[in-house]
Amino acid sequence: MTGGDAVLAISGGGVGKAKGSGADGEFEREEGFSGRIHGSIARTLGIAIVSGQYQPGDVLNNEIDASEQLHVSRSAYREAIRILAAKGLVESRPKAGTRVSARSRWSLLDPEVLAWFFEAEPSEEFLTGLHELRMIVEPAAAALAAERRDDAQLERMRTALIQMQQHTLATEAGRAADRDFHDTVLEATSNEPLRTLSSSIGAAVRWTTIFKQRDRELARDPIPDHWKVFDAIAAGRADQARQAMERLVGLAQDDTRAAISRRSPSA
Amino acid sequence: MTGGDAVLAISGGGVGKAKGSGADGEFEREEGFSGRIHGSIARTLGIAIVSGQYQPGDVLNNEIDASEQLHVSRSAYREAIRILAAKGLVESRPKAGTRVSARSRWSLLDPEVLAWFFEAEPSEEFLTGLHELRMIVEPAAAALAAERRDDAQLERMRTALIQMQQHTLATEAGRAADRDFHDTVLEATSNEPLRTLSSSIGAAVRWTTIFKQRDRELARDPIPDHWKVFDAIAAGRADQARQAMERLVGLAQDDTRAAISRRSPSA
DNA sequence: CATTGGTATTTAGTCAGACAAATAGCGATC
DNA sequence: GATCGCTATTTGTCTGACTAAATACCAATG
Repeated sequence: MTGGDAVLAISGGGVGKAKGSGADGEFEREEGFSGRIHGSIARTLGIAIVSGQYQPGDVLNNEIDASEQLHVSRSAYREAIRILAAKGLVESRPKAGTRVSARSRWSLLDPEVLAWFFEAEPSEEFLTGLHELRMIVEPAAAALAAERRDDAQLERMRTALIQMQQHTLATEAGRAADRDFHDTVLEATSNEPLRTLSSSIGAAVRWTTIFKQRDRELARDPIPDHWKVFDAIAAGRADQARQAMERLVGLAQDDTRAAISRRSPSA
Repeated sequence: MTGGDAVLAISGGGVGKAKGSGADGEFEREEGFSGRIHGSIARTLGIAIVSGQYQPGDVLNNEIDASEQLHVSRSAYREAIRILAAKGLVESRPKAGTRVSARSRWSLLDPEVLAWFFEAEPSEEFLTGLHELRMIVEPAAAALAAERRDDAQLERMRTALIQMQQHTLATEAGRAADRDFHDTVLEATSNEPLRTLSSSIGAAVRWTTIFKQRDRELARDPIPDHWKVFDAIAAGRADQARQAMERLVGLAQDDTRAAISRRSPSA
């Protein structure tokens, strides 16, 4: 390797600054590489953006410098930028350069963006927002699922719950079953736009259980509540399903909140 | 081996012969948008995919042929593919080619994907799904907004409604004000993930009004209902805001449904 | 005959360097 | 002080070559 090189400096947010400034970072493309170069570059930059390392409005280095510093070709770098642009994280225009977009333009519910968010530990605020979304969407989805589910979906939910209580949430298999249950509920709404939210819901579910695992004291057995949701959906009782899911998600929300405030007892 | 037929998608001898059929069919790129080539290619292919012209599982022509047929360089075509892949519409692997992903992977709530959906007239089913999502999200958002809105947001809602009744929904300015109102409600929830849904909500709003405009008989003045939502939010009455929004969205849903069934009196 | 292993082929992936187009910013002009 | 036009910078596009990975094929093997 050619000696340590300053990488990924961004020019000042303000204008008129010449390049200057030895802003520097250290870059290594080792961990979590995703095979294709454009993918891993997108991931690296994406994480840097959502973690706040680059702020909205910041201008990235021009393509030639950036690709050089990352030791990749300009075309690979450009494809990475196209990926980020497609997810609303950056915008590029000739002469103006590529700049980080306003947060309101980010596709926060995109699976990859979400994964990048969770790469670094997500902020409490973000987690709260995700849980609120869950609290809004899932009970309504359960109600719709009660009216529309077919037998196959019902069967999938049942086996998911059985798997879940066999493996418990301490194992990855158990957590996968948990996510599978919630995902199937979404699917059973027969509403495609709604189902798109499964990745976001899944992320919230995953982090709920992670917090719970960290903080065993809070561990409350969620299996019975899951079965109540299932029973209501199986019986076709929309309102009952809504309420059961409301309770289920509400308890998860409480647990997560408690775990968070215990970790950082602020405010 | 499921579904044996490997379909070659892009023009040439296959399915869509919308464009010039000859190998050298010179067709000019659609005008009026997206000066960047990779953007317009992504849009063209994206529309072809979401409109069902290419089915999930279909394999696109290889990059060399495809880029030749579109009269663009391979790099431009590849950047377009990266965009589509970022939105979950396609997946590409060496030797296997680039194929259309399963619908469940599509980012249906992505603003661009949504726009592509609406480029061709969207299916009734899809529209229904979007409205259901609206019915789930917006009342809850209104309730949160009632508790969290700040004065500036309130002011923005007020001016939006004033603009709306000045210009009426017959003008683009009026419709923009309508969308602005709903968007500000989302923003006032102080929930970033929730706000991300504004593009989807906005799309549903836009099409509701479009249908209404087509079918003047159904025209029902939505302004008073909007003011009721506003008043509840201004007063900080969460439950009242939820109910008012519920009614507002419900009426819009009814109108759209009526207009649709009038257009295509099926079922 | 089935299985295995290597090899050819196909395709996306990556790279390099050149040129074109667009525009932000600045200086000249009125 | 406002407007206009120039220019330097940056992204956008193109070309053509090479690399790497995944599949299909075929031959050798048990």
